[in-house]
Amino acid sequence: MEERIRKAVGSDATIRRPLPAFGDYSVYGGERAKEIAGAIREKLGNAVQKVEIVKGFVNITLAPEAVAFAVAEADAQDTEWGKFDVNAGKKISVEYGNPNPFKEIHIGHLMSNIIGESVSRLIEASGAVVVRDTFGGDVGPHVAKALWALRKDKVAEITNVKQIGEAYARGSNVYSEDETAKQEIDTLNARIYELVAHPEKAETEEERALLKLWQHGREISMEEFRRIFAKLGTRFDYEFFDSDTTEPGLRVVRDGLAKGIFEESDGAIIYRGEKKGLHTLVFITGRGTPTYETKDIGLAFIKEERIPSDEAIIVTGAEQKGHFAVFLAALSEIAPRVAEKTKHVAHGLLSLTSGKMSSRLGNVITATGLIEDVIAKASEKNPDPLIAEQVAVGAIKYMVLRQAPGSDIIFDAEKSLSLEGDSGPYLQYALVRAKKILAYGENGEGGTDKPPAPYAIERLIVHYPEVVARAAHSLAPNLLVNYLTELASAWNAFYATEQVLGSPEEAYKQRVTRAFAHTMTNGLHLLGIPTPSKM
RNA sequence: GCCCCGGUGGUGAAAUGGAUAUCACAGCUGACUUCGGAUCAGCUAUUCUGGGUUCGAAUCCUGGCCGGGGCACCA
Repeated sequence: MEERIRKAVGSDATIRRPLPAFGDYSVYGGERAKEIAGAIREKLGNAVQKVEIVKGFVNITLAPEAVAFAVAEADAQDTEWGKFDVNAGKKISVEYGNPNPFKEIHIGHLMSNIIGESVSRLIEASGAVVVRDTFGGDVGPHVAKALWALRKDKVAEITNVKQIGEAYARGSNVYSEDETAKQEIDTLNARIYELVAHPEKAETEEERALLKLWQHGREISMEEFRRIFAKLGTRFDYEFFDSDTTEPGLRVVRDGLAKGIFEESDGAIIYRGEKKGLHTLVFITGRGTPTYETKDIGLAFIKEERIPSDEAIIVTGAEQKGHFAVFLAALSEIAPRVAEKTKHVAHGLLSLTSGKMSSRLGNVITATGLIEDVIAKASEKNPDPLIAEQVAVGAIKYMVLRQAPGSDIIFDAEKSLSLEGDSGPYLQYALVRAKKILAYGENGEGGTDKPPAPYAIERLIVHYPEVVARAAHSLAPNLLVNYLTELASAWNAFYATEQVLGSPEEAYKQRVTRAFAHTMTNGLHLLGIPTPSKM
């Protein structure tokens, strides 16, 4: 519908959804208002009931038949409702989640996962094939810190992630406090890089034990991550690790050094971001180990080979903006086309009321801990554990997705546990009520009358495809969240004032109910929010 | 110091340069208890600040104040 109006007025016009009192669509025409109104009347014909000019605005009210037509489409198209095809034939990779083995997964990773998953689904709705991947740091200082502490404790067999998290916290503390320990950890770090890259070089019993501890630790971490991803509805097509990327990364950067892209400075290999208005970053340390920058270069090459794509999106926290700016600047000198198609989507920082999250300070709410807390809360009303989990996941995801991806979230544990009001469960509950009506089927005694005018909920359903298109285009799930909240509210108002079953307009209202149910189901799916069968 | 974000009711947010700034939470008032009450209806703002651009600014430009993040061997 919006498309038809756009064609009538010309592509540069901004078409808005005004306050309900002004109609279904509005275009600001200014001096040209009369002309625009004329074009709309002519091109849309009897699809419009009223075209009015108020203070330069052209307000359009759709004819009841046009509203009914869109509702019928929502009803008939079912799961296809709201899909479109601007990206048909494209392959787009989306990297997100990115928790690091040997560290506990915390709520920051939850944010990346929730936003990344929704962005992936929005892109899929635009017709593209999405390949999901996640990138974890399985080598590097954090690993050395954890393994150093585990070895001090003579741990031969890692049994759970908590053990790893605690070891990391301890290793991290001594690193900044104890000079001897710091040196031991640095040495261990370099050895881990070496052994992981060349396992055949593990000659002594001790080295083989270290390698085994590393492998086992990584696996334990990944198992935990996969469990959480599954709860959140994500399954990655590819899991990449730092250890995969160090070798190609180092090769490419050393090659770039020879070409003058990188420079040597104090024994390190650096990129002078200043030549592009950025800052200098170290790519290879004085000890010869690669930094995050070099690993990302390596990863870009690996992805290029394994997931050739038209576009590559990377979702991470906003604190990495600087890193990505420099990394992409360097990459654009090495592989311009790859840099060109790579897009960094930064999400806001998640902070506690007590300050920034840090896995080093130990004041972490782990992802698992948070999910369990919310499940416990949801269980009060939902004895069925599956449903309690669906409600909890919906509550958490809503909290993250309702905000623009770039903005920060101050995480108030107390408030996030509330399942009422402007929340995921509110949307889920509205859908449950609609489905309940539909479950009664066509057994009513009701009639086939039509109401005098379309219901408010119907006028809202008409806009769904436009909202999805805009959310997908701007990679902004929050636009969809806003819309669905409004939709649920309109549905609840409809539900409170209109009897469906047994009413004179039963058939009509049942179709509205199905159209709402399809719209809400599809919308929640795009957000990655589960749809419980009952609550 | 330099570079990025951000500042909207008591709180958390929304608003592709357009109308009367939209929601929710908390608070107060009321409804109904039906196809499931996790419901509905009603009541509450110098959009941090000074200047500018514009027919029109929460939005764009600029100065200031406040907060967060980043800035060479972490990720």
